[in-house]
Amino acid sequence: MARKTPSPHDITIFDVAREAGVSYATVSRVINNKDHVRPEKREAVIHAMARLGYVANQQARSLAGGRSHVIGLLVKDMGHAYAGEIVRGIDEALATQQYDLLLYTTHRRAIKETTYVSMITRGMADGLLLILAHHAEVYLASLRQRQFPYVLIDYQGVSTSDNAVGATNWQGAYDATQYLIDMGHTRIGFITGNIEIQVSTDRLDGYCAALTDYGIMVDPHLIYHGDYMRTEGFMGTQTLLALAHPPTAIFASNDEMAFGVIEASRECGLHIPDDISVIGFDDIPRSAVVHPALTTVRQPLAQMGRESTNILLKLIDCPTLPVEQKMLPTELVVRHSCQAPKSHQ
Amino acid sequence: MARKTPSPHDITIFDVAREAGVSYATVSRVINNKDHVRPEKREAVIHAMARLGYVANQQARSLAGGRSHVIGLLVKDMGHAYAGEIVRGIDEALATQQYDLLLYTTHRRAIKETTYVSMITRGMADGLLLILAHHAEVYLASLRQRQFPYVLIDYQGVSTSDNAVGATNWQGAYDATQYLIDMGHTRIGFITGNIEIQVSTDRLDGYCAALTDYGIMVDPHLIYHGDYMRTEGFMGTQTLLALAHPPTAIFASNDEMAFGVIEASRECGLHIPDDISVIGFDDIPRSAVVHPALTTVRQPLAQMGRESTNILLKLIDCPTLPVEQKMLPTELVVRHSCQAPKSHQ
DNA sequence: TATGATTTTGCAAACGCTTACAAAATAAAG
DNA sequence: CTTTATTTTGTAAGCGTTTGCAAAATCATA
Repeated sequence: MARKTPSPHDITIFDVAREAGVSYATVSRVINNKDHVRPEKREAVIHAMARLGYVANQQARSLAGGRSHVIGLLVKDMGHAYAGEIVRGIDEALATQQYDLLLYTTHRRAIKETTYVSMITRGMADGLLLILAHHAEVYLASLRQRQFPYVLIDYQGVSTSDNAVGATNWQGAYDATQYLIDMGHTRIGFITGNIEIQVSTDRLDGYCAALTDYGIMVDPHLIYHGDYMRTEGFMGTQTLLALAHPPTAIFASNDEMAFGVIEASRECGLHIPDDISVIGFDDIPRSAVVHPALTTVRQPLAQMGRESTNILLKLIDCPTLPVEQKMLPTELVVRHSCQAPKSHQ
Repeated sequence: MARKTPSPHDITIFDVAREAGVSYATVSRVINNKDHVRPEKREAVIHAMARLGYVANQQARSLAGGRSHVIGLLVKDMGHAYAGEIVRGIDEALATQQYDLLLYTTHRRAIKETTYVSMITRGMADGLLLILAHHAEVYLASLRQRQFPYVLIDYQGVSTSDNAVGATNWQGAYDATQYLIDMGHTRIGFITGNIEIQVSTDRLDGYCAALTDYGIMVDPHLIYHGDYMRTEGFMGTQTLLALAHPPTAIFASNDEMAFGVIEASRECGLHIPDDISVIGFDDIPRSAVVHPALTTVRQPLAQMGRESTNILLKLIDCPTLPVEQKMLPTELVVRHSCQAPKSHQ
């Protein structure tokens, strides 16, 4: 086990202290912006640090009870643009602070989440961000009990005591559905996401609510249960189009499935949007460039990352802050995949 | 500065030692898989750890001279799919090992890279992955001198002493150009990337080589200097199409610029691929779904992430391993954006 | 100027681990 | 059954910080 090569660059607070002519404790106080340091000494220390190019050893700091200046991010995987967008926002928010990001992807490793949480709460990170945490109750309980700062992203936790940010999924779905209804559609197919996830049911509910508000019966045959994967969008569309009385529009719970919808429609010889309207959810970058460009509900993913990070940072500074649950507004992005049904033209 | 809440879960090697009836040094030896531990004691320790739910404190480990079990990733930003894809591969490779990923995005913070490197080499991470490091010579020298394990991704460093993985950019560009020539194109426009970056010149060279091999003069007018941004693809195309003798095909150094090429061509009233052929580089996910689907040179980004990680992990175990420079093969992905020039039909 | 109150400083003890080094236990050899 | 070589174990000394506590210095007050 090769010991770290010592190097002239490995200067500690002791070196700084000697250089500045003070005790190492004083250096520590300066580093941590504590009171009770005479201004001129503070100055001297700051200069000494600069002169020597001192860089604090985070490991030692956090071991000694200070901050690690790292925040952890727990995410299922980095496979989709979804997480990437959120990370971008997180990174932006972190940019201004002296914080680094430790990425944990949960899909890997069969170790119990408890182990994760243990590692994280034991000094690896000062706070935790969880994206779309699934079956998180186990460790959330532990986090709560330890008063460890964390923020949930896109997950309306079981408890109202969780800090969380998400998007107005219900409203977004409502708006999209309303948009189609306003165009004249009455038979609107809906492809759900994985219904174990709260956001999925929110979207479904928004869809149903809009129909009901406009006096349109919710027809269970028009609802297909998908899982956010493209294939399910494809299969769902085939199922819906095979109906005796097929829909004139299909609303997919995310863009990825909407692409599947487009594919399947084409295979059936249907032209979009002339023969059938398609609408998605998320507004991932690709949606703007497919042909036809996809009308969709934009989730402010990067902003969600930013907001959650800001909440977390505040929380780290003051863990007893009141719980904050922020729902960011979605926005209907109208492109070229929808138009009035033929019966209406 | 709130001290971390002590918790019954904070068990140390001392607790394990007591439980197992051995000394704490023995526990440490078991944890680190060292020799000189009697099998039955090893067993006892392992059981004690399991019983108590012991989780090592990484900070303390690395402070004491051991491993941090973290690898650092230095990347300009997470804005584009490019980095995301690579991260996916890294994550996959890390999945099997007990390693975590610490993400540093360099675009933020105006601190000198040296500070970064200091932090990283001083225990934050056991190794470093650098994606497309720009002007990295400063800190690479320091890393080398400290014998700190690192691997460059997509950067053929100044030195042959750098471990690196990349793609066969030259060959990829050669293949794409050859493909166009074989179709009958002789006037092929080329839009370069940021030529400060090695991969950009490699691609340019591959393009030139193919032309030369087929007895086609390299016409400087057909080469436009871009920067990998969509806008430059657009502008470059306008410039190229305004030529007295415009190209019948345009090869953009990445897909993003190829999208710009498509846009500009359309604005000029040209139809793709009938009037002009377009080819890109990268094969980002979106390329498969634009209309027309983009013919492009695929870079195995995720694989590059995987390979670099594997090299790094080997290096961490044995820093004196011989330098490894791995170029992964690119692959021409033929879709629908190219066809023979009209003169050839 | 002396006294007490207050601010500033420094020492020392953690934090949880790794690892020389020495001591103890065991095995091998005579 | 010694004696020596070898393996196993434990003790102690860090690693670079933070921070409680007491000592020292400064300030305010009488």
